[in-house]
Amino acid sequence: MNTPNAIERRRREQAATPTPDKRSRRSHEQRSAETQSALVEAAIEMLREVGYAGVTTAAVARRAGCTTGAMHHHFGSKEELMLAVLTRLSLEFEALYLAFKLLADLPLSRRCEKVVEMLADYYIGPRYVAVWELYVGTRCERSLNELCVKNRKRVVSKLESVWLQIFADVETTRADLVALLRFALTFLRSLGLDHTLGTDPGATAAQREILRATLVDRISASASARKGGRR
Amino acid sequence: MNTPNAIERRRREQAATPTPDKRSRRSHEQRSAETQSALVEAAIEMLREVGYAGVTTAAVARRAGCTTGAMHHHFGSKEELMLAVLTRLSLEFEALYLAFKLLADLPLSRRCEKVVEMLADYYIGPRYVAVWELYVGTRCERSLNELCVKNRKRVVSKLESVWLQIFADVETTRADLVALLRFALTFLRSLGLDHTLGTDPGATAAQREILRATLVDRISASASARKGGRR
DNA sequence: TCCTTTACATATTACATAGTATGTAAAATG
DNA sequence: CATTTTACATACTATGTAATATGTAAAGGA
Repeated sequence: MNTPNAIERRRREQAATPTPDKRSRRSHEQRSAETQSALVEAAIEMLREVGYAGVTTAAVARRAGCTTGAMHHHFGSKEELMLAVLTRLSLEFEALYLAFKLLADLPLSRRCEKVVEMLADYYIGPRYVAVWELYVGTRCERSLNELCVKNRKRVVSKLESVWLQIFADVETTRADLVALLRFALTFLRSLGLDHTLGTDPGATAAQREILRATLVDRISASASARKGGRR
Repeated sequence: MNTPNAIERRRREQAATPTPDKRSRRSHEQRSAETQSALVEAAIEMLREVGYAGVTTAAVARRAGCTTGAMHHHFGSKEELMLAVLTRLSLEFEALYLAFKLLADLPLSRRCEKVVEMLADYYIGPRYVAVWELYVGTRCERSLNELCVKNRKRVVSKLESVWLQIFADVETTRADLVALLRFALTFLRSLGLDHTLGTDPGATAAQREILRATLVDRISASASARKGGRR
């Protein structure tokens, strides 16, 4: 009762775009790309709203404006769809790294502030919950989970490298620097989940501020350790 | 093939305890209490290992050494079992509050250290993941989730009261004090999940230490604000 | 000791969901 | 324009799971 309506709606939407020909008569390549993208996006939204276990192929297809037939045509299995989701989410996160590097020549505390702010914005945003669900919600699906965990390690490891680059001028052991990043990430994970899934997103700001202050303090302290001669 | 063996094993175990009569011939009350407890405990373990969605009534029953028949006899539905789990876990956590209050007359920084240490130990422990799964993994089960969320609010709110009591001598606004607790809890949630579910529990210690230092610093700073006159 | 109640086990049902099989219309190709 | 290939939709199957229905042995009175 709902499904065909959604599909029809999508058809009309597509037909109604500026260049009707571009939509109503698309190449195979375009059709595929658009449908696949819609499926991945729908899956991400559902991961956020109902968690991995709550994601059904039928619901994803409906939300994407197609059917399970299309879904299986493009992805073969739910697992493959989730791998596509993993890829998209990873790329989005790694896109931040470029922005981080651009901050490298700000004064230290400002730089630290900015990086933490951008990280926090990401974790607070709607995408992170989906990432979390991929890593944790797939615990039962052995093979899928293994890939997610492996990917997570890769992404975090890369981020640690970038972090060390950005703060290369801070005079501490690399271990200390990395520990600080890990501390921030651990905190932000939970903050993000709470912000997106919890009942009062208003509580977020104060906690963010404490994190900001803590990191700036510690980074600055490390930096001045040599100069000031204390520690 | 596995089920009857497990049930027989449990029978033998029960028969093999010091006082055979106490086990082989138990009162109805005892039988009920023991079976219910075993079911709740099994459910908690499964919540940790496979998450809420992965918990099946059959698997819980098998692990508890009984069958789904017994499970439905005692709890009526999966939801009711989960409510029993919620109750047990809440009581366990709230038991900590008593211990916290005993610390109230330690010197400030030592007191703060101790409280954070005990909180961290709890979150790092095997129970917290189950709590988390109850709050987050039940998102789809409207009614159950609502109860879990309401309960969480109650428990956290109580903890905030206790926290304010313990640190009543610190000269700051209550809001600042509570913000500090929330910061710690947000961090510890994620740390606990990572420790229990993640691949390297070894990374936990360093992060704990950063939290400890941060809290002690901030609490001490608040306390000396009046005396020292700075801020 | 008989009878009732309780605490289970076993068998069955109803339902949701991932995946398959098949048909069809739209694009690509010659 | 004819033929093939692609991108889907629809219908169906297989499987797992919560819940129910029913049977049985153990406990608790009378």
